Amino acid sequence: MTELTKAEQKRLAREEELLDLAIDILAEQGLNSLTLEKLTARSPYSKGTIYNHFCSKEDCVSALCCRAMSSMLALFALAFRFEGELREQALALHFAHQLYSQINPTLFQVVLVGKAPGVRENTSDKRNAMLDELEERVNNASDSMFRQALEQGKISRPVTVETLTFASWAMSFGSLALAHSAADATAISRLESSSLLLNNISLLLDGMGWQPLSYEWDYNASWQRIAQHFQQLTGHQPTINQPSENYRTH
Amino acid sequence: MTELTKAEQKRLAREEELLDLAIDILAEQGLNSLTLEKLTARSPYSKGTIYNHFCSKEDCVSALCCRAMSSMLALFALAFRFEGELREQALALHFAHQLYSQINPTLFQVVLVGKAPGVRENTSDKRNAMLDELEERVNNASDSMFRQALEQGKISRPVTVETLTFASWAMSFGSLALAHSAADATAISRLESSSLLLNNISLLLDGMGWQPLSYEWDYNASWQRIAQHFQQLTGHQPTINQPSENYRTH
DNA sequence: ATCTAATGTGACGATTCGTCAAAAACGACG
DNA sequence: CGTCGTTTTTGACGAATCGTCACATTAGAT
Repeated sequence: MTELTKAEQKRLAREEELLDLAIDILAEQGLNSLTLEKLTARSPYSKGTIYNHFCSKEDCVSALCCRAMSSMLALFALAFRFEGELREQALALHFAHQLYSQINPTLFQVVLVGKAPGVRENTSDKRNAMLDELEERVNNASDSMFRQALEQGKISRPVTVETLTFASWAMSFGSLALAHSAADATAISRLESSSLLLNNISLLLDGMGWQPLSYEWDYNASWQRIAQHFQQLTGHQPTINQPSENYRTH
Repeated sequence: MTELTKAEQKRLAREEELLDLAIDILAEQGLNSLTLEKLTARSPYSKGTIYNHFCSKEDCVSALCCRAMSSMLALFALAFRFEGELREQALALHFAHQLYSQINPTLFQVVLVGKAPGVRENTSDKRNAMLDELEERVNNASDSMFRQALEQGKISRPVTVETLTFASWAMSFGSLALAHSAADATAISRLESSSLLLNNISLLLDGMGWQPLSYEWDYNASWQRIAQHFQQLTGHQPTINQPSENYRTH
């Protein structure tokens, strides 16, 4: 009884240990160079043991993805504690998304890559199930917010929560993904990055008719207050551009 | 003079030939298994020659990305020929995006992956420049549409074309990316896919205040007409899921 | 026919992958 | 404490892919 649990605990602890090492490699050498070979070398264990935890490199990436999504969910929980209009809370949710992409760009990359084709296919079923569950919890957070807004008659257009959640995450994901890929590319900063997401989400929520509309309320001020809210709770500088870190290829 | 051009032509022709082969591999074995080794084996040339064209696997993927974007631009040009309200033309642009993702899911994947981190870094400067230029042409198409709309006073909110273009592509990219990744995942089709993009874009354009708003106009009917428009011009079934197919450009 | 410059060739060493038979560690029981 | 059976760990291994480089071949000019 306790033995099985103990064995499991040990296993779990080592998995965390390995993921920490993997994150180190990620931060130092970039996602390309993350290799189970290198992870083996850096860990006190040997190849076989590593492969007991991760059936492939992609499985390892998915595990990192799980961790990233868990961290994001923790931030989302903080968003719910922001006091104000419901629509401001929804903004806080997306602020949390952006905040995570800023304070932890490396792991955020992993989440993006996790959505790309070719990762899921090489990931173990168990881990995929875990990912699905985390994704569902993200959806639930979003759903519950839209549901409240609908119940309170804040949303004037006739739509379902599923529609709203999908639109909202598509916008958030797309904005952050393009912003990050653009960050490297040349042709960019046609726009200022700190409030990109706020602008896009505001347009979308206006389109849903979520009161108060953006021209009836100063959501830039809200965004500032949300930033302070998170800063108090996490101690992280909010909208400032983080210096992009080490990012090697070779 | 002509010789250099001839040499260049020959080189270009072979590059197209190689890309065709790469697409075959892609279609048969998926993006993961695309390998310069395999491309070499399938081509009449040898490793060194292949590496004369593509400095790495990622460079090859970027080349495919270029081809995909060119094909998309060709579809975008058709969108401009749709007659109707300006906002319908904008819809047509996004319809083209979705259409491409349906008739050529494999190459569309490549575009998604091309946005993911870790590809650009291993791509030759020349090719990256090419990608940037194509991206700019996409932006220009979008910009010109929004600019017209602003000039004609169709958009009631005070915004810049850059803002609108970014929001619009973020939404389109996010919607299609999530829809495609969701297609594999379990938890999905919470929503019907054929009009996902229409719904999301409609919410967004409403938020911009682009007249006529979605509740003043039957954009589902527009979507249908756009589908017919493209069907006439390309012979492709629109919203139906196409079984991946070969789709050459050369 | 010959020379030169450009291009193509494929062998090579280095990495990474994932597997598997043997070794070690663990744990239950006498 | 010792023995035995089960589980975990090990690291050597072969296959696949990477990107390079010295050499061979070709093509065009004289």
